[in-house]
Amino acid sequence: MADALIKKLEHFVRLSSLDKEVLGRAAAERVRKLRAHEHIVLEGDKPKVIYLVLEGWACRYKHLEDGRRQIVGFFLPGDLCDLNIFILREMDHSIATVTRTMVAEISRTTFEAILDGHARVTQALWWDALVTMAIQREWTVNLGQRDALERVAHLLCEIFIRIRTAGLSRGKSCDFPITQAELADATGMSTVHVNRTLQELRSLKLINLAGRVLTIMDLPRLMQVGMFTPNYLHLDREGAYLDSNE
Amino acid sequence: MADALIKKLEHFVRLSSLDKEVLGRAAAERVRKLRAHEHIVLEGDKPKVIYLVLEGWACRYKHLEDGRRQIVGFFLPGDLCDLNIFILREMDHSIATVTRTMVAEISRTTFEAILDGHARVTQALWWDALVTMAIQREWTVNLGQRDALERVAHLLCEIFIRIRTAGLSRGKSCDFPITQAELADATGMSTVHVNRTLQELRSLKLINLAGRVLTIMDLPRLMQVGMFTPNYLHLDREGAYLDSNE
DNA sequence: CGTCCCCTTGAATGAAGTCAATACGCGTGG
DNA sequence: CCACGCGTATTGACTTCATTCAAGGGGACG
Repeated sequence: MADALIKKLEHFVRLSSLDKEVLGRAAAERVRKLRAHEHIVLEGDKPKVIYLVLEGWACRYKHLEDGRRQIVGFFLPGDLCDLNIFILREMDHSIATVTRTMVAEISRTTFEAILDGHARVTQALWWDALVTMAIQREWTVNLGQRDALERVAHLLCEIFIRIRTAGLSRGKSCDFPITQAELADATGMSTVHVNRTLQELRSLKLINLAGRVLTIMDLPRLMQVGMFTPNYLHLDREGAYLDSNE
Repeated sequence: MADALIKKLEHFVRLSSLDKEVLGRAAAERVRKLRAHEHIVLEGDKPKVIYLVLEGWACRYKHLEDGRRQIVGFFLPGDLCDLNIFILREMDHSIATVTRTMVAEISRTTFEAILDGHARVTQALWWDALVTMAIQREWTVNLGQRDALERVAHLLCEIFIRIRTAGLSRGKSCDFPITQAELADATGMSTVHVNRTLQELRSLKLINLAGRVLTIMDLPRLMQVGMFTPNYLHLDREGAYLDSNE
């Protein structure tokens, strides 16, 4: 159930089978199946549980009064929404599915039991939270400094690597189930310009994107174009000193 | 010492005098005075301590290879850098002072002692961390969706309110010690356009900005122009149920 | 009194947005 | 089986917002 999450966390620290079991149980506690483009939480809601995406894609977004929308992050399989979110009275953003999705709802008590009893898992969740923050900062840089081509290239690199980290890529390819309009909302560009930018990336022989599948023909060069440095994803098993030795 | 931090946290929960003493001691443990435009941590450094800004302004930023720079956040008095940052092997961004600054360095052991022994303070620090994330998301929205006028207006609102929350505003005014070039790095705009945008805000009689002092002549209207909604700062004493009753 | 930094201004250029029309692909229902 | 419809992708022409380049002004400080 929590395979993607476990696979991701093991890029930080090697977990024991008990650790994995604990995560697996938490992820199985209450599972919901959702259709595409269904909202999970709306701005203003009282946050009550922690969501873990098991399958499919979701996103965080904020609306401005006049209808403009910014997607501020994607949830890929294995991604958690903010830990301890229930401290806050109300959500300051919304979360919705992008595709058909399976999410686990983890209750506050379950979550706190993990924090209490499983130090290694707690550390791994902290690591994940810090990486999530780093991703958010990187998005800020992406929107603030990079032009259209760089911006899209960077986002594609990030998504591909995150998916690969969760063990869900196939060679140079991975699922890429979002529309150009959604890509536009995530990059702060117009759909027209997203379209033209994708065409440019295709004509540079860097990517292939059709039928909900992304293939990155030349990852090193795409990373160069997007000035993508993966350091902010902190994937080098930085917590190895905490490894389970079972 | 930690007045600004305490004042800020009390917008979430009322602290006991022991809570405050604990924070005050942590903030006095090791204090460094820094000049303006001095770096505190560089990308690639191993994070070892938690920084708390006591006086002055600092910022987080990232450089691209070609020299472009994005400021991804400001540290105002009372602001902490990421909790638990020492889990990570190396920093993925840099931190530098903007003005002359006093920072407290809080050691890992001190920090962990607080988390262990002082549940209410821990909750308040969590709240602060969640707000920091929300701010980062809001910056993403700001850069992605708002045009120049809206963007600058929004940033000014946010900074003013954060400063006021730390108890450091004076009526409609507050210190505003950053240059237009720094504002440009924070908003992803050119300095020239920042300049013109500020002039427009002045001519609309919304602000007054001169000699390192910002005066907001009409906050409601400035908020409207920037489509600023303060909900993401979560200032409504959301943790009141945890209040100390001493 | 000169220098440096910051702010300001104007004119030319450019990147991305808008508008509007068209094409494609796919599922549904006749 | 084909026609229709809808969401998504593509294209071209025009506009706009913001950048770039370049020059000038003003104040603080040695």
